[in-house]
Amino acid sequence: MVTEENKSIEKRENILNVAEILFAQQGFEAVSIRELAKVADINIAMISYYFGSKEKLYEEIVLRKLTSTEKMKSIIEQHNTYTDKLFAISDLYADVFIENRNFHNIIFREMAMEQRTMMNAVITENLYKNFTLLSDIIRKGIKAGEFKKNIDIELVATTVIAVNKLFSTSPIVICKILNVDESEFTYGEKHKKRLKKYLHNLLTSYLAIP
Amino acid sequence: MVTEENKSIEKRENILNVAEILFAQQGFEAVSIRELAKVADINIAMISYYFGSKEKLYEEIVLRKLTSTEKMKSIIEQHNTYTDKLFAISDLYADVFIENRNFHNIIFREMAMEQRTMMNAVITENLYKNFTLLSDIIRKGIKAGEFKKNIDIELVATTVIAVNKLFSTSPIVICKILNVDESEFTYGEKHKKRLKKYLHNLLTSYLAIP
DNA sequence: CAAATTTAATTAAACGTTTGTTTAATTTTC
DNA sequence: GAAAATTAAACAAACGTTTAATTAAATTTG
Repeated sequence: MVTEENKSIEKRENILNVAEILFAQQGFEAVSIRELAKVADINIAMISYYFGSKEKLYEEIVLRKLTSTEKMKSIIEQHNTYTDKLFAISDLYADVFIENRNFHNIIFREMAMEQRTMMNAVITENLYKNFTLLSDIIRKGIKAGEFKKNIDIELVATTVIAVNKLFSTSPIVICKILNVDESEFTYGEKHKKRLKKYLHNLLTSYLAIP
Repeated sequence: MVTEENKSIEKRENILNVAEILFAQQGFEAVSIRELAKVADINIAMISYYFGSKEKLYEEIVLRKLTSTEKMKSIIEQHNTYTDKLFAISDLYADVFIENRNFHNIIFREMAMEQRTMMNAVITENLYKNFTLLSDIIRKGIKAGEFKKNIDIELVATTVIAVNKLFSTSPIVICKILNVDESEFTYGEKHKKRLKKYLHNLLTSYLAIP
């Protein structure tokens, strides 16, 4: 059922979605209000009307999709061994990064900025929390005797994020590397499976006790 | 000896260096000619005078520092085993990324852009060539019986680049992760060594035959 | 229920700034 | 004194935002 109220919300939502794609493709400053309005098929004044300003629109895009630690925690609890917990989180990263790759393009671009902003702080904090969950699993896995002792916990966690990130947010170069046609490569299940499987193997060989 | 001719070249060089830092920190569009001129302590007209346009200045910044495959090739030849070759290239990535992290911030931001530009094509081609050298080493290492057989060559190569990249171009979040004070963390030898050593271990456990 | 009224949504036009670039005059260098 | 380097000022175009007028929707009233 589509009520009249929902229509307005849908229009707002549509602006957010279009803006997310454009910001991801070109960067925040490169996208003008006029271009955004054209693509979203709305009047330029509607952005100020709905969001207040271009800056606030950007903030809303970022804040609405930050992966909640709660979701990660519940996934962690669903598995017994630390290996399974680690695999599940690694898989989640692949899924979330690929599914929302436009969004994560924005996030990692923001992360690379060296000038600190309010938004930057929020993003850093969020990523750090997610990272902590990851490194905690590894730390506990060591204590439980499931993983080797002399491993670099922080950098393994970094690796999981780094590989998933590069894979999902640099499609052009990844296509060349995997020798896949770019038009065909829509990050389908096939390549996602390959990525997940590889990370499982990589983590196992580095962490698992032979 | 500083001749008068060198003075002019130095001024040009200075503009390139300042622009590289600003573009890396804020993105191309976010940096105005006026801000750049202020930081570089020159008149705004000098950018057009020296480079023609802001766009051409950007192109020159990108093109002047792309890691040449020749340099990589010579390093590869200096080592005997494929393990050593691989380690040397992995180390080179760490050195180059960290040393020119402003530059590589620009590069990876450009890579994440989905709209193809001339610059984008040049960058992709360059990164692909470097990647090929890396995957060739692994492929030959397998043939030579130095590495395991059932490994994902393309994704190992991707991992080396991804980890080095994230480590060097996201200082704020990496500092938090490594629990290092940000003011102290200038990517000194200590952290570079840790990164290199970790990647050696990671690659060894995934590739080497036990 | 329909008319009147209020509220919300949408528009075109204009706002003052800022953008990258150019011009024309001036200073410096050779 | 010719050539190169540097400057302040001006340029049109594009920027994000605001305004005031108009249409659409919702609510109140008789």
